[in-house]
Amino acid sequence: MSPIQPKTPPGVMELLPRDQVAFQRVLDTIRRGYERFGFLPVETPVFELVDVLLTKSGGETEKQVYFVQSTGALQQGKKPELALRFDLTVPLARYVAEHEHELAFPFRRYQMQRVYRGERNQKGRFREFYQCDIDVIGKDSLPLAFDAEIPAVIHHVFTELDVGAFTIRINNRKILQGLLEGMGLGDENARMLALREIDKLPKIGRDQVLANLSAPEIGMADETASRLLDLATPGGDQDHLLGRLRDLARDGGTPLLAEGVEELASVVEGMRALGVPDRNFAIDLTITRGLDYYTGTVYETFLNDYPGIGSVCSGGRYENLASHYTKSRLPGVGISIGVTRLFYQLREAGLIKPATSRTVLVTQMDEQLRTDYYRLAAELRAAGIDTEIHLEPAKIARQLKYADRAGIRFVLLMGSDEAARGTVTVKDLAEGGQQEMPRADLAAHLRARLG
RNA sequence: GCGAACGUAGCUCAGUGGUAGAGCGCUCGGUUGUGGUCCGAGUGGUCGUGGGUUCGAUCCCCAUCGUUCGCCCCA
Repeated sequence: MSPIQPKTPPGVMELLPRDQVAFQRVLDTIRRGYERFGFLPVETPVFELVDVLLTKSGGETEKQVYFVQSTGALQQGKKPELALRFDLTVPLARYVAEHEHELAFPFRRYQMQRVYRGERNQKGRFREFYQCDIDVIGKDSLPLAFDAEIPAVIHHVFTELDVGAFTIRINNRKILQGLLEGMGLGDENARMLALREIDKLPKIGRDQVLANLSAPEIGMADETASRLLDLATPGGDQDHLLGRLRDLARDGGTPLLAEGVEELASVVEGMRALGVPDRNFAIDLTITRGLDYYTGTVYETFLNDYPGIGSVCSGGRYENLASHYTKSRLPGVGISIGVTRLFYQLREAGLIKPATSRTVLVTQMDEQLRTDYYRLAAELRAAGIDTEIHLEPAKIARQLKYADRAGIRFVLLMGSDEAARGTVTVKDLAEGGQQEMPRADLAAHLRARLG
């Protein structure tokens, strides 16, 4: 009887402790950033009632939903009542609608939890992954200033994450919608399809997009499509692009176009005032976001040095978050960081390395001194230093090997020699050196070395 | 849901129609209180599973399962 093959289900990211610590630090950094801007924590259950979760049925997302069913109900052939959430926005809508009268608006919440999608395996795709969301929900209305604040938070967080240069690409859906409208694309569905094609521009290239736009389902004239792509191609001076858009809006543009351009200009102005430098954002009309519920501002963030990772953070403005659950009008704006993908790819790229533990290891060099080791550890813990004792007596080489594997950097050695002198030897496994010092100085020394 | 590639040691992979190899890892050792590095020894696989062709299959054929990559969509 051979044991069952131990293995993780496909599409999950399971980490060894040292990587888990590194991941935890990424989460901590994001959390601190969100809190710095006054967002409040919310957690919701991993599953929701099916009726609540699948409100806008028929979408792509529904095909990827995991249903939750008890065995008893399953045996009775009942339909599942519960399903795992596939994002944090739908649960947020339910949450806000449910607790509407107990919340302070505009409601600023952050939420960092796992979501589930039954995806086909692919690079950088997970079936279970973390999303770190922030959203601001207004009651009846929500000023555009919030659209400017979101990228400011993202700028703060990604700067703190220290993952190299990044660009927050920003757009307003009304602009392309307005342009398409002005170009005679009246059909709502055709406009949706056109937006989706334009979104693919960086990926499949101009020629392919042109071809797709002139295909029968969309039916744009080549020349019109070409003019559109000229505008949409990213790069160049932001203010210049805004100027061109303004001209277009004034010279016979539709009201929707004018509205989009003014909104975008206002958001850009706000972002700059909030301290987002020009090098960290770019107006990019190809950013449209597939999700239909975005109505105005949309964002996608990319790491300049790792374009292959794709968007690591995206979101936008939606006019009415919870229309399925309440009659109240609740507009919002928000963004989501896909940390699982981000972490996984950064680790692959070598930008994130297994973390070194902050724990100090007290070795047992001499079993006679056991109680001294225990007391030493207690002293250090009282002084605020994470301390572990190698409780299992073993040869010192083995104890050091253990520390090395566990990613512990500092090891304390105290044999009969040190004990007699009232000193402790601090060995640095990373640097290789060691230093003997009075026991009284130990805590301060370690604190300094650990940063 | 559609399309493609790949399944050989714990990992990364070589290999041949005649019942298998490397590197890394892992364990132990290189005596007194020093990990990683270095040196030495050891440990390793019904060649994914089932069937077919063959005197004989890890290799050829079919199926199946699994993994990975792309499309759709998305963090």
